Amino acid sequence: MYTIGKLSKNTGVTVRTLDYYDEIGLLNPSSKTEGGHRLYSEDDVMQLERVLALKYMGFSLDKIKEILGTKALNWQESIQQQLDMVKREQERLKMLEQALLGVSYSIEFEEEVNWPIIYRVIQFYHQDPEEVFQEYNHHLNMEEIQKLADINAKMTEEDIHKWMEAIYDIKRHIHIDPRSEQALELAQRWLNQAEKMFEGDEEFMEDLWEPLQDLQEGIAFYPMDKEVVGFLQRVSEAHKEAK
Amino acid sequence: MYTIGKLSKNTGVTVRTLDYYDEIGLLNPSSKTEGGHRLYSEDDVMQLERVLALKYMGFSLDKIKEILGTKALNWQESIQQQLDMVKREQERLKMLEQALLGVSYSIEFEEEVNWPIIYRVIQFYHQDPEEVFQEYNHHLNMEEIQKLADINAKMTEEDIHKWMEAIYDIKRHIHIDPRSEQALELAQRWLNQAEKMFEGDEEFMEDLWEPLQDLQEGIAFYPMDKEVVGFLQRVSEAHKEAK
DNA sequence: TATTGAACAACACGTTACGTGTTGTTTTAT
DNA sequence: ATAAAACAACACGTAACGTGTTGTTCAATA
Repeated sequence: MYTIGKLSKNTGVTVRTLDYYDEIGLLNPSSKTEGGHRLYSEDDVMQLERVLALKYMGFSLDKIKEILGTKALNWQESIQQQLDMVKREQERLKMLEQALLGVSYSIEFEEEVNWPIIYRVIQFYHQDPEEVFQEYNHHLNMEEIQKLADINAKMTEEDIHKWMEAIYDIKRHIHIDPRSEQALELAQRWLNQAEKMFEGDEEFMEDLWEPLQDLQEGIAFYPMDKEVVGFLQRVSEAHKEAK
Repeated sequence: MYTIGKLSKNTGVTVRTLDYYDEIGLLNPSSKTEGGHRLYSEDDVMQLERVLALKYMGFSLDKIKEILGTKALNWQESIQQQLDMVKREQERLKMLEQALLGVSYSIEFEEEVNWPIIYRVIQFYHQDPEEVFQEYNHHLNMEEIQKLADINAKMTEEDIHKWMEAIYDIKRHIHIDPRSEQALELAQRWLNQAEKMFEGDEEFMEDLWEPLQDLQEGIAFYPMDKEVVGFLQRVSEAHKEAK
């Protein structure tokens, strides 16, 4: 038999927490002293360990009470629900991470807080992960949209950084002569990163080129916009002529 | 100028929320009617949008107030902090997911809730991701432990499932003749999955074999234990003799 | 202009899983 | 017997609102 203080020390759970579990009926001590002090049995300790395990698994105390209270219960169903929740939460965090990275890089490259861009990034990532690339559904079929989503998901932090760096560099020199060495170099940097992300799937890249030209306020491929697409086209044409 | 109701409809934010933001001084309307009804200007709308953007990024209302309240502020620092938080949370969720999968499969294969195993799984995943494989530091150097952690991180849901299935099958037939066809098959199934997970790095697998024999209550490579290791050794020896 | 319905302000209580602090009582060690 | 430690029971606080109530102001209609 443990007093509440001993139990607390043995398990690392605070007295207040045990107090609370007693209050909500999640873990009632199986006996008491004459003076009213709580005494916990070995069975109580086991019950507490079960509670802690389920708590770690992310269940609410209410749910835990339900799970431990019913005899023949649907463990698998509860666990599947938790798993689904965990997976959704992971997807949300991934989107959030990319949004934060986008904002971080936009500040880094633009050296100021560009609110319109933040709104667009947020708006973009606020959608369901599935819907994000639906804006291309006029130009691409479902399989291609899926491919696009996969590429996006596989982008590492470094990819995002380099991609944005290349595009911001182009934006800074948007009006230079497309036949110049520097213009060619900028376009090359962009192309290299694009090829890396698309794993050299040139056919797919060409399919994407057409919708990119209509790109208005879209934020997929952020921070690319019409201006950048135009620059790349000019450099490409100038390069062909030179040959 | 918008009334609180119009603003609510335009932005999708509930009136109660705007009420609350007014209360905590996060968004005070810039004017009021004679009767005391709140009127929001275009600037107020902008402020609200900023609040919503920062909220989506996961900042607390207190932090948002601080961020929007200071002029020359350390945006990058705040965002980096958020990013760190998001990354930690993602790691935690990943561990949680694996723990849930472990429990799910243990129920599936054992057809009952095995509390001791749940405790061990929880305990195992409760540690810092970095520490998880430190129990092998007597046998492996740091580089190898890192390799082990990488392999673990790369395991898909299917890998985990097959791994556990193979081991539970062995546990169910732990006492069969190691020279039998069935024993060989069981060992083969285990080996195939192990090779897949280790991407055929046989040298590393051999290095691991030694510490595995000491495996007591350890939960890395769960649900493998001494019994299973013993079975695999008996089959291996029987197979060698047969040749 | 009077009326009536909709919108609004201001307030209260509820939510989760406890942390922190208080007062009065019981237990334990001396 | 006494003092210190542990304890029970209670209250209030947390974050970001949801829900519901009462009394007031606005806007549209007769």
